[in-house]
Amino acid sequence: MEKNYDPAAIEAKWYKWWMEQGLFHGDVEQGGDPYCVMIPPPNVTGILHMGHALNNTIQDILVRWRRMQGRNVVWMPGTDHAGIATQNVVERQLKKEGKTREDLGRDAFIDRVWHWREDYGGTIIRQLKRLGCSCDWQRERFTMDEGLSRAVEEVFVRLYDKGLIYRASYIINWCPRCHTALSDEESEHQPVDGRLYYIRYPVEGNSSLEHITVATTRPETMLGDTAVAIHPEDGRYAELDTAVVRLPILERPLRVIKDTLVDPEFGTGVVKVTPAHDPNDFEMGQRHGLESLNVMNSDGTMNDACGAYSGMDRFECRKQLVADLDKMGLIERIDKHAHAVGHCYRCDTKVEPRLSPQWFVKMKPLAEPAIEAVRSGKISFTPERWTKFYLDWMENIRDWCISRQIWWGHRIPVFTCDACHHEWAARGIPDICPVCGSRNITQDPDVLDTWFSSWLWPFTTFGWPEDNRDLKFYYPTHDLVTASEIIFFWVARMIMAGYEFMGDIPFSRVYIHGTVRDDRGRKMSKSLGNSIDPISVIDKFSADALRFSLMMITATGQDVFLSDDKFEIGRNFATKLWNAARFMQMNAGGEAVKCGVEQLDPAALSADDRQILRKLQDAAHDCNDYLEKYRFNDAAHVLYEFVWHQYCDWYLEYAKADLRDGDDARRRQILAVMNTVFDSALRLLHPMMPFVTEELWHAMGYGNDSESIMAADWPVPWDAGVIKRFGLNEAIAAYVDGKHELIRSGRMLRADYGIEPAREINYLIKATDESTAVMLQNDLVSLKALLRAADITIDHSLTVKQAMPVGLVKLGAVYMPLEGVVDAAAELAKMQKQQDKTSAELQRVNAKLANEKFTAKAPEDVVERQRERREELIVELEKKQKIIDMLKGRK
RNA sequence: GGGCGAUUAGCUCAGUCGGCUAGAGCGCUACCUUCACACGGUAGAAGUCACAGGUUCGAGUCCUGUAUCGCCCA
Repeated sequence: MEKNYDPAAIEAKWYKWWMEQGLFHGDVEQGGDPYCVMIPPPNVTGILHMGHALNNTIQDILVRWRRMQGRNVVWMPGTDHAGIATQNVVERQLKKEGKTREDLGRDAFIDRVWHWREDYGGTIIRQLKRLGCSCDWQRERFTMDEGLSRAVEEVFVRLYDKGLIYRASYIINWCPRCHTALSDEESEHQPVDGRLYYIRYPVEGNSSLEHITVATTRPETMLGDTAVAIHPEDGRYAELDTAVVRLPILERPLRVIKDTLVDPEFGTGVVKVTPAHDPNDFEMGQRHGLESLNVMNSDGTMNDACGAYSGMDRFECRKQLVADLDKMGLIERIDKHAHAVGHCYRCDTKVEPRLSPQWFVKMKPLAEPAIEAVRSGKISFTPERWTKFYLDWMENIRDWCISRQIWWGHRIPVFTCDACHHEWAARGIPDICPVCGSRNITQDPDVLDTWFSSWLWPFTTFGWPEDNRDLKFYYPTHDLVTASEIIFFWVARMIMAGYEFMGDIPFSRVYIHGTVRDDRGRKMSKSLGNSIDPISVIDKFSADALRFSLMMITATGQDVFLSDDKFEIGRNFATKLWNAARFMQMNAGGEAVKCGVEQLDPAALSADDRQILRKLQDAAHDCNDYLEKYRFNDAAHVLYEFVWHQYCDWYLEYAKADLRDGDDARRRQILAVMNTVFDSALRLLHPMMPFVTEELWHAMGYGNDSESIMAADWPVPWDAGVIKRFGLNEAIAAYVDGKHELIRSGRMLRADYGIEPAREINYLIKATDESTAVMLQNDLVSLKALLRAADITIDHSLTVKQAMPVGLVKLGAVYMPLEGVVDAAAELAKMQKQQDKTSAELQRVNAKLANEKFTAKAPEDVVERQRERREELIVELEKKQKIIDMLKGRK
């Protein structure tokens, strides 16, 4: 093995090999117990960011783990066509050529998008491969594929015929830059430091008021006002009942209406009503029969209804209009006002509420079974708190605006007969009107929201509406892994679609992970320039390092705060593994690797051998248990602790003496233990660190050349019979842990007295009892090595008469008999301090046990533990007292 | 305005059913180029568990309130 681990070459090598071996593919033919995960299809224009890295690492861990457990696994990959985003990208490209999409025409433009997709659309897929994702790439799907497109059409027609899709004029979120409607979910509310403008509207008629003041955050919309409104119980404006209010500048008379929607506490209690540009105003307009006056063009400029302001951009108009009103003395005041404004989730432009005819899906009937599925526990969320979040949204669900005024996407399959005006939804392109037979028919120009295809992803990717074996076998899928932002967009809608079209849930478990943030807690974004590119992390640290580091620092469902140096955790750990493997190879003496239970001889196992095997069982159990609970960081911590601190720090260090000085039988046995443990550790780590584990598994010879660790068995704790036969019990683990404490204590004495690390000294150990002394005597060789001792005397009846540095541990007392070095006063002070601490604790324990309420009410095992603790403390105090007496006597 | 989450070592975070003598990684201090590894080893220092009440034999953990920060929805 090379001295240094070179991840770049190794990672590329194994990924290619896994693909060639077809190890990612799952098939009905293989039979068994299916396990299926649907990738949240990334946007085809997308490039991998840390959110994707986290999301897909988690999925890959689940999928690799289940595969090793022997499940028949499919991880379905693919991308969505991202209607608005992709169209934006291609339009920008055209703009550079001085062209617009209208110049090309619809068909040529769509061709152009397909070409763009051919050339650039695979970026994120390639990046997922660098991450190590074991997706079933043979099955890769795209939402604009022929099959998925046919499914979208089918779904639309079914919902249309059921009356669940309708067209209506409503206030929708309009993006003036993307030139299209957006669903409520696509309009992201962001806090804006805005202004609240108090504007005077002149009052005419028999009122004593000259004017009333309305407060608004969007003064430019006043050009479309058709009324002012007050709360019906607001007595302050009674005089307005018989008055006429006149709109400044345009001089339009406005009705005064009374509506409970008005908040008397906000502003002046009088609001302007613009039914065509505000959802609340629209509602009031409907109730009071107001005219809806649209004052903007689709690009956010003011339209012809705006007099002198026609043609101005909405924000320019705002400025000019306020200046003009001010000159006329109609601005009462302008307050600072922080409020939330919708922004386009694709281009961040301020969304304009706009009255416009669009297609909607009626959601209430679809939501009912989807609510029930989660209530009844057929689908569960992890962490559990998202259940409520989901249910709240579902119970107050609003209709879904699905039409988009763009060209790239699934065109709405609604046709109108020019002759008889019959309207219908059709599969394929009809030739004639089914009512009058006319050939003059027109298709709706709009396309569907991209999510209208994504919500079908769990079954259309398996070929729905065709009935097939894959669909039957793998559906419903199992785990869905995503971020909370996507619950409304996607998760909820998939559940609804699952019931509507498959009659069953699409997945049984939804795991919601946190958001990746920078080290100051801000979301990573291009505009802030604070994103960390996962690919550059892979280049610098390796994919394994990226994956493992993310798992180490990401608590279940909590947000992750990242900075570049965090990835050192995974890199250092991979290096540690690499070096542990090198160490074993160097000591193997070229012998064939032997590992597994059958290589171990119960009679030849030392205490340390049995302890590390015992800890391996615990690690395997805990790791599996945590994965079952989606506690990835706990699983990572268990493996990190086991490999680094148990195996490398203690076991390999212990093994050195035997490897050097032991006879052949002992050497073979210790190598068998090391390999058994390391092989299992690699397999346990494989889901998190697929590359380095595969490399080392081969380098160590744990599998033959044609085998992959990917397909190796997932380690499970050995059965009770084996555990018993090898004596892998708590007592042995406790003894070795105690020995570690003793060694640390001995080393501490060296450090306290500044003994150079290389200097070999003597120790005296007074063991707690005879059997401990015997066990320690058996471990003398390694004890000497680990303490760098020339000689160690072990005796349970030892009496020390001379003052010397001492450490007290569970297994006994460790003395460092060095001529002339002891500082008796310092030793005494040290002992006294420890003594005080111990007796203080004993007092606490005694107080607890003296408390009758405690002994009566606390569970028996808790009380028992306190009793044991008391006994321990008493013994400890006695030991310390003896040493103190001895130190005092010698002073 | 409504909802959710967070507040634990200098930093980033764990702490599951209330039993804790509160842990990890990084950083820090001292020593060490020792024959797997300086991306390392050995030893060490470091905490009013945000605050105030309450429940309980017992609270980092449960309840109420307050403060600060963040997110989602209006």
